[in-house]
Amino acid sequence: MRQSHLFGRTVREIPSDAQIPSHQLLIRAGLARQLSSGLYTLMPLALRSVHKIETILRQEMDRVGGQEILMPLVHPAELWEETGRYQALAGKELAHFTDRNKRAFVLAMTHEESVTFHARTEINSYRQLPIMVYQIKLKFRDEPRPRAGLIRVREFTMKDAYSFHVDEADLDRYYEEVYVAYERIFARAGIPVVVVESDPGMIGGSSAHEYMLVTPSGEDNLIICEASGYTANREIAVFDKGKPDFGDPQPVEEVATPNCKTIEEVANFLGVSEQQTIKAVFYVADKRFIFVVIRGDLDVNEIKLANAIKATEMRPATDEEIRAVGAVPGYATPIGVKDALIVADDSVANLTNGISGANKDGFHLKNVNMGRDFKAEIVKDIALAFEGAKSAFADAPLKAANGIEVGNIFKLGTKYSDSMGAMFLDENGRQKPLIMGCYGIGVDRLLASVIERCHDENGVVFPISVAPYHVHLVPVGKGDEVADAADALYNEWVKAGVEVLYDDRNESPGVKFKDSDLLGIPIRVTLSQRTLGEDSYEVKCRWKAEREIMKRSDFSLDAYIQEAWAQIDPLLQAVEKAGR
RNA sequence: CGGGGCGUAGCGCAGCCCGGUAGCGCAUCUGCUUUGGGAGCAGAGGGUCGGAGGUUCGAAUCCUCUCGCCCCGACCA
Repeated sequence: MRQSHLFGRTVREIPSDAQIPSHQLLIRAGLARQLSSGLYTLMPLALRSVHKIETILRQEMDRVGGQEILMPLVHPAELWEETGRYQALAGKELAHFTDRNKRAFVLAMTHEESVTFHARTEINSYRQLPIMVYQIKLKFRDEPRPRAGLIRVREFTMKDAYSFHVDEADLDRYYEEVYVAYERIFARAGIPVVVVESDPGMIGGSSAHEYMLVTPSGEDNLIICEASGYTANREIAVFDKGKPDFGDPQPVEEVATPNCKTIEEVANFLGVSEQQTIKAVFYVADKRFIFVVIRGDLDVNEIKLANAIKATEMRPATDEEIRAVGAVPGYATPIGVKDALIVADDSVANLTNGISGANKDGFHLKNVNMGRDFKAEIVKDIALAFEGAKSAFADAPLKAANGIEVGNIFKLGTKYSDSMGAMFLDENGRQKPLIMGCYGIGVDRLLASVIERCHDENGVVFPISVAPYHVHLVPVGKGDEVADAADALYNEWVKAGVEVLYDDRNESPGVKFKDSDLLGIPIRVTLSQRTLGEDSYEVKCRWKAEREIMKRSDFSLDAYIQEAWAQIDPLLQAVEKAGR
């Protein structure tokens, strides 16, 4: 490709809208352009990278027995009504419209419904199983808030895969295969990932993992125990809350605590640890009032809470709603409240002689003991893990980190096969629902993540596996001699099938070098009067600081390309070594 | 959806408070010079100041409404 005619130019100034490195570099390097909020055009160089990512995805999916298919973006609404997701999501993330005949359609935000639709007619017998199909396909999600360039957009390409099994055991076995395939995919794309346990969310199912690129600009919070290797999304992360000993249960006692509305104020006023206090938090979930109690030093994890009570919609309660059940905001206790679902974190169940409000302005109760003084309908871990909390799996503090979710895998079980009637006959002739798994990777997000990880102050530093081109040919200085030599070399390389971008622009050396660094193509070969005079090439590997001068007779482009590929070997070896 | 910020030339911005002929840098085009880290000189083109109302002799500037974009939160396979 001759750069003089490349569609998409570099920009010198950091775009004012772009906050994170990948977004800034995507714009500055001319890789992507915004059309509207959450809607981006991939320019020629970025599309080449995307195609390379897609090739890696196809190879790794094929390796675990996947079969590529392609399903429509537009689905009839009835399909999504079968699983209840039309009712739950239409008009929210799920964009919908009617055609000229007033028939309702949606823009698919994922493809569980459509793939299950096909599975129920194509799969009849256990003899066909397991089967995995995948596609690389556009999705549309009407995100409430697109952000961070290509990290969270509304329209995007996703590799989504769906597997079908005779039983849970086979799904478990296959899930492990995909788990490793995913590790290989990210290693081949040149980025290290942390795999975390995660909440299945709206996709549903019993178990899920997310592949995270750890980076400060990530929007997910991760909890990591380095000592045990435990990693989880903060949404579901567990930790050791300890069991502080406050003695045998004593009789409840009311004490005046004027102007003590917060846990900190109460603990200070009474001279006790925050661990001895009981925090009350109020929600309304699916029209039920939820009275949550948790130890005072802990915070509620709303995802865990919503899962514990199987809520589909949840919001904080208003003061009026709180008073309506007989509680007093700031001085609340579950003792004596009516018409509320009481949910207790297990930290409260393990607490003796706790301090709660008295449902009376200016008063608290001492020696509150769950079970004796009030009962909770649900007792579960609903606490939010935090940096420094004790690991549940080692005697070590937890660490927190941010990450970009670049991929996820789910054990769906029978959620979709049950609701949509996707059945097969087992070896005994019994009809059973298909056991399903699903596996997603956002292609454009992965490209952005590679850039987020692989860059320096001068621009992108593409791993060769996803670089738009392998080689950047950059003649500098004036004179027909240099231009002729560069033309000849370019033609020779093109003929040889080398992926080369040729900066044939009549620009000053400074501009060319700056742009070359910005684009981040792994190997730069510079020609100039100087190198011609010495019968040499100057080679600059983007991942190295130093330039090298090679005699033409010693120069081997293949050797440099091999060296570039070797850069991602450590990541691949780490996957092999994990040897799952 | 709540909170905040911003819309002026392709990009980055000033001008707005205090109304009076729309500016700067980069980019683009022409010419000459220059060619190893974002060149110099000379010239040129390019903007209904997001949109619609209103106030005013006069609005980029003041008022009202509206649209869009970004950030924080809610939300998020």
